[in-house]
Amino acid sequence: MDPHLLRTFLAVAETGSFSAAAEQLRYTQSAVSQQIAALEADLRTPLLTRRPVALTPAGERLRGHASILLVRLAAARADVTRAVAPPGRLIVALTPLAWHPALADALALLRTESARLTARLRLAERDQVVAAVATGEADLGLVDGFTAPSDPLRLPDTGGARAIGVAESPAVVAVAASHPLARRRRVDLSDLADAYWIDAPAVAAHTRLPVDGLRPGLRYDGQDVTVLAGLAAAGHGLAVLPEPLVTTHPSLTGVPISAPRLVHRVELVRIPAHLTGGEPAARLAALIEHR
Amino acid sequence: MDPHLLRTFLAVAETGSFSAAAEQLRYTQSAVSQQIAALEADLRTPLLTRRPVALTPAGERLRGHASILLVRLAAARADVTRAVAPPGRLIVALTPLAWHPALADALALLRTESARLTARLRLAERDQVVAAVATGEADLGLVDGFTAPSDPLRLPDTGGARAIGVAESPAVVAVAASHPLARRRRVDLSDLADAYWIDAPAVAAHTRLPVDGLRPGLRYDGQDVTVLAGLAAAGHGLAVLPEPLVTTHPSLTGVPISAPRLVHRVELVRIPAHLTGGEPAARLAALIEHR
DNA sequence: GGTAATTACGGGCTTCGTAAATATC
DNA sequence: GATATTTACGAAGCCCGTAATTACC
Repeated sequence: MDPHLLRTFLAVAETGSFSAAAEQLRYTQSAVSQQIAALEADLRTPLLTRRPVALTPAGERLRGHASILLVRLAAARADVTRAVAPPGRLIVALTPLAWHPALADALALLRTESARLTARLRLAERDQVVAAVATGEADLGLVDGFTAPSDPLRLPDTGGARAIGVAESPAVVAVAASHPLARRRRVDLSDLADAYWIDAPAVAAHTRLPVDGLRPGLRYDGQDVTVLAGLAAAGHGLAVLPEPLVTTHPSLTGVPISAPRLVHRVELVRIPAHLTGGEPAARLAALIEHR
Repeated sequence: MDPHLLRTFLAVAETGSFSAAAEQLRYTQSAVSQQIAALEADLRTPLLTRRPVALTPAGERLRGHASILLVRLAAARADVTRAVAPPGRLIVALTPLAWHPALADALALLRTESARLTARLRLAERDQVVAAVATGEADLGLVDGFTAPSDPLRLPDTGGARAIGVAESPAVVAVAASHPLARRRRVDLSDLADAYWIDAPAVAAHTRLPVDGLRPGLRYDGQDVTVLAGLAAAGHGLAVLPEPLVTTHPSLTGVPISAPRLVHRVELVRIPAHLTGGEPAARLAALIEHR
């Protein structure tokens, strides 16, 4: 169970191919084959089927553990070796829906304070945001999700990173203004199990809502919120979105959700203060928290 | 950051000596020295001071990460390789204060159901109980601690294991019947900061109470609850204990705690159902949960 | 000067790459 | 038969042990 082996195992699992994994990791096919064989021998369990390459149940379980382990390993390394970040650097990783104008304001304020600041925003999906902060790739993270009011998001625990809520807004079902549903005063999500939903895993995965069996109609693999809103407005399907976003979109109507009780919540992810990811990060975090 | 290196690093950190660590791990001094050197070179940070051997701040941080990582690694291995446990085996790990007569009853019932059952109880400290369950060394775990009413214990998250509360009882300050405090109707823990406390880390660490600065008077390193109760009864110091335990002890008086709000809570630790640690474990868990 | 960690060095094992073999679609 | 994984084999590197060296109490 060398981390090296886990890494190539994950690469194979992701690419679905030994050769692709080898290329990605700058190994030869042969090396990858040997590494997987070594891992399977060590665990005395087949992890992958060949032709087609797919995960066995044991492989599925290992995949889950391995990705967490590798992130934690990287986080540990970052925590130990973390140097004082260059004062002019500030990298913020965020999920698309975690964006908020207040972030722009805080950044603007920060830049007037210290002229030499090179800030950088990076869009990523949720787990990657948390991982980026834990490993020090990013100084701060902003993640969003839908939960019961004042319930924390269920984030992966990847080592040093801690999350605190910074904003909540009502969650609504976004629907085209012309859609029959638009005239409803409120809806119960479980009544909409038969409707078609827009599946946009990179923006707002309805598969992560605390409701089962919402059927995916259209799938959008991009990260742009505007596109998602546009798709909903064009009647391609329903999506659960934060209310402020829906109201700013002219041809979208937001239908309040009666059950389950749901809010859109944004959380700030950062490493504990004693490992300040640089002065700018601490300052920005303070600005966001006390907004 | 090979797990191998982390393991020997932990051994050195624990023993405070390269040679002792080498002996423990069946290596030579030399090998340990080289491994530590390799780790420090890899991380580009001194982790230990020599003569005396002690952790640097970076080493302290690594120690925290390393112990978690190794347990998670073991848990991952166990999760993947977990075979159907031998049907006659049932190992329960528990902290001393997690013991409850109901556990004996449940075990008795279980043994009448399946005569061939070899049950085994293992006392350990809290983190070790969780680790044992995660790695499959134990099928079930019972841990205890003091928290606010209906707050979960803050257990280390070591992979697959999940905890659910199974019992709560009032927490009281245990004091010798002759002690002046015994006549009080209730006390505020923060008023007792100047009193002497019995520090029994293996049984009920008052250092883990949500109160700061309780001074240790006597330290007891054993695991036996009776000894701790006896020490308190003999006037060697105060201890926070679950009320039922105190009331069964003739020469102890339990003084209710007015603040902070505190209960003694027992949680059952187990791996998710789909990885049943054997039929007996599932049955015992059900018995305990629905007691 | 004695205890304990480090450095030097050699042998054995691991691991990768090249190349040939083999299996599956 | 083409594509993709496995096996064979050799070279390079890694890691541990022995033994000599160095550093600190």
